[in-house]
Amino acid sequence: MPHHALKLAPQDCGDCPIRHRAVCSRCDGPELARLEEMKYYRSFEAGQTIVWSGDRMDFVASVVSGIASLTQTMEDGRRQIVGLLLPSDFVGRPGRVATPFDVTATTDLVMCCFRRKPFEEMMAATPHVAQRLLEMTLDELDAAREWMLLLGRKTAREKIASLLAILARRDTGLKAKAAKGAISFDLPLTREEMADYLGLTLETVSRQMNALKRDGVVELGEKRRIVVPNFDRLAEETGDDADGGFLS
Amino acid sequence: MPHHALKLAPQDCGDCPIRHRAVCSRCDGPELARLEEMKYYRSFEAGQTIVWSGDRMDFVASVVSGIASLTQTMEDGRRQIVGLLLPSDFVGRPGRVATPFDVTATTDLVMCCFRRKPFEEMMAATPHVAQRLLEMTLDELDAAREWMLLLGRKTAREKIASLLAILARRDTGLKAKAAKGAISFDLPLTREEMADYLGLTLETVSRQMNALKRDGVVELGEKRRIVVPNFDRLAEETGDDADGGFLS
DNA sequence: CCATTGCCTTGATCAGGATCAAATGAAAGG
DNA sequence: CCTTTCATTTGATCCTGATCAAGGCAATGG
Repeated sequence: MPHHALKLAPQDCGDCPIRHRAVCSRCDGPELARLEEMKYYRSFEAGQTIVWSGDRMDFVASVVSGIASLTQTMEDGRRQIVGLLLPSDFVGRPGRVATPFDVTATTDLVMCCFRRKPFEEMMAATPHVAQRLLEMTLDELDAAREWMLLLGRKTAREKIASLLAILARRDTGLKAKAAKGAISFDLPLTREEMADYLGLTLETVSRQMNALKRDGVVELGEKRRIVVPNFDRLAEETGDDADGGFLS
Repeated sequence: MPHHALKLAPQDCGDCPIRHRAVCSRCDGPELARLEEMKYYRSFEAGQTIVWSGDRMDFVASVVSGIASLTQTMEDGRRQIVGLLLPSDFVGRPGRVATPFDVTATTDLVMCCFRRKPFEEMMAATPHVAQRLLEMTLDELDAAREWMLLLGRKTAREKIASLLAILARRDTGLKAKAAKGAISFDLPLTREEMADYLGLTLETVSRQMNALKRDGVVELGEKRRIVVPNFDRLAEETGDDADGGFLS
């Protein structure tokens, strides 16, 4: 039970790190002011459960920092992570009080929570939140469908490579043509979590990680550090076609 | 190239079969009138491709009758169906002209198409379409995440049973406590399509279908007819917990 | 310092589903 | 009627990833 510093997060939307990407990104001054009034921060330690599947959830929220995961568990214990929530991602569903999935803090986590009632009223009154939420939800739906291809058709090696490529791409700002040099980042997931996300066992994850290492695709540093000497090489291992398909 | 009867579909929103569930379900009189002006019907034969992944799509649409599927294909031919679009489901994405997936008519299909430009203008001007679309998209996202559990963690038998249960539930209006008697419906998918949806091979699908038949869970009638003598029995085979989890 | 715990690796074996190959059945057309 | 085509079934074999079982390693705490 560690004693956190009590400063939980930025209190002012003005200097919020996710201000430009989150559900509030389209809001103007008065709307932001209204959100400020209904918001509060909560932080969670790695491993903590935020809500259980089926439970009542009286708030909706944005992830400010850290990673949360959406998990589904079968009676006999088989588990599947059905979504990773990264900073600026939205949690909860306006109009539904119960979540269909467990929501868990995968790393230490700070969320910006909005009381459900006023948030829903605001969505009904002004369009900007709903517009942005629609856009974000459509993006997540596309991502979920890409994950369905991974789960249904990719080999273990391709699954691992795909996950690493996604994390690498995100942890460096390389949206456009890859930075030439080596990329490195910290894995935010244990082998077991990777397995539950990829539909594998943790042993298979371990073996395939080491296979990629042996083949020079990645280097495994100390303490979950991953180095990708050549991103294109990693991308080839994902099974996806070349560029990754840019759309608009 | 069969010559269809030229009456393609209901021309009047008033007697449209999907009026109460589709993206237009919240619209009032004037809004409907506006939609009538921008809409047109198109029909497709089973097997036809509606749009290819990456292609420009100048309309968005609702499925009126029949089934369409969203498909992703890897370079070496591995395929995954990432969504089945049933009557009232929405196709296309406001704000994006390119689709990330192939859209194909799985059965003969009628769609109610809206020209993109006026549709987007209408979404910006009045809230009802966007509200309903958000709700539908959130539902689809939940469904996609449930499918991720199926793809990642269920056995072949559970996958087949889950698919049959979904089709059975939908093809009879048994929302609430199951009708006691036998349920029957026509499979709208070939073995290969089932395989591509479930992340299996068609041989495995065939074998597991016959295994379920041998075990008395389903009867396979003539011409893709499926009879489910006891729905609860089928539900037990899906691996999901009891009721299927009702939320609100 | 040693014991514990959590995470990861490695090895041996197994099995579920894939793959390869044929045969059967049913519908459509000449 | 026969041929063709497409969907499905069935069989034999293979292989990827699961399962079972230890063991290593680093951090933590007594």
